Formats: sequence, structure tokens, C-alpha cells
Amino acid sequence: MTEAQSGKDASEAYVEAVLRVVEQVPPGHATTYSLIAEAVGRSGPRQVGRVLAMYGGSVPWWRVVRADGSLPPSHQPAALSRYREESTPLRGAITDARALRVDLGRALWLPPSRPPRT
DNA sequence: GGTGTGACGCAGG
DNA sequence: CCCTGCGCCACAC
Repeated sequence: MTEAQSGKDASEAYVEAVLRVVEQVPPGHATTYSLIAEAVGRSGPRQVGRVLAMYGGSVPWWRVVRADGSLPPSHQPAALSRYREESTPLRGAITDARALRVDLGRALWLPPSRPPRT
């Protein structure tokens, strides 16, 4: 098997798939980790977070939030700046970055259905 | 090959 | 509203 080590290649393809979806999220909107996981149709939301943690530097990671619209405290301040620039609908007190949450009721963006494995 | 950990999700108290 | 525990999948040790 010349490509028996496709395992590495597979993870690379997975990373690309996730980054591609995140890039498609329009300004002022947001999506969730689990939705992206469903869109790529592979693994779970945790792996999506891992990808963003390593390769998210090249994509609008701030448009990816948790199921409840919140974001990791470490990145909330950075994301808050983007939200204010993009006028992303927020919920709660913006003054308290710790309680920062995106109003998914209005900002939620559904990722394209995962491509049929033909 | 078991154990721990994580940019997650949900149910329960 | 808060925190806790458990399940989930992939990776590092």
C-alpha cells in the first residue's frame, strides 16, 4: 500500500474542510462547533476546536462559537472587537466580556450541507 | 495500549 | 443563574 499512511493525509483533508466552512461564514453572522462538525460529517465538535486552535489563525475563528453562543474566555476579548466591527448581534452585557454571548437567534449561519460522498 | 486532556454538548442539581 | 458530571473523538505521553 503505497498510501497506507493516508491517515496523515486524511487529517490534512479534515483540517481543510473545517477551515473552508469557517471562511464561508459571512460577517455579522456566526455558527457553532457542532454545526461545522455536522457539515464536514466527520468526528465531533471537539476536533473542530482543535483545528481552529492550531490552524484557526488564517480564518475568522471568532465567527465560530459554542452551542450557547459563548466563546472561550481567552479569546472573548479578541472576538469582541470583531463583533463590534461587524455589528454582530450580541446578547447580554457587552461590558462584561466574561458573559459575552452571540445572539444565535439572529446571527446563526447554517453551513452548507456536507457534500454527498457520492 | 491505557491515561490524561481539550477553542464541545447536554442533562441534572 | 451557577457549577458538576458524563459522553464524545483525536492526540500526546
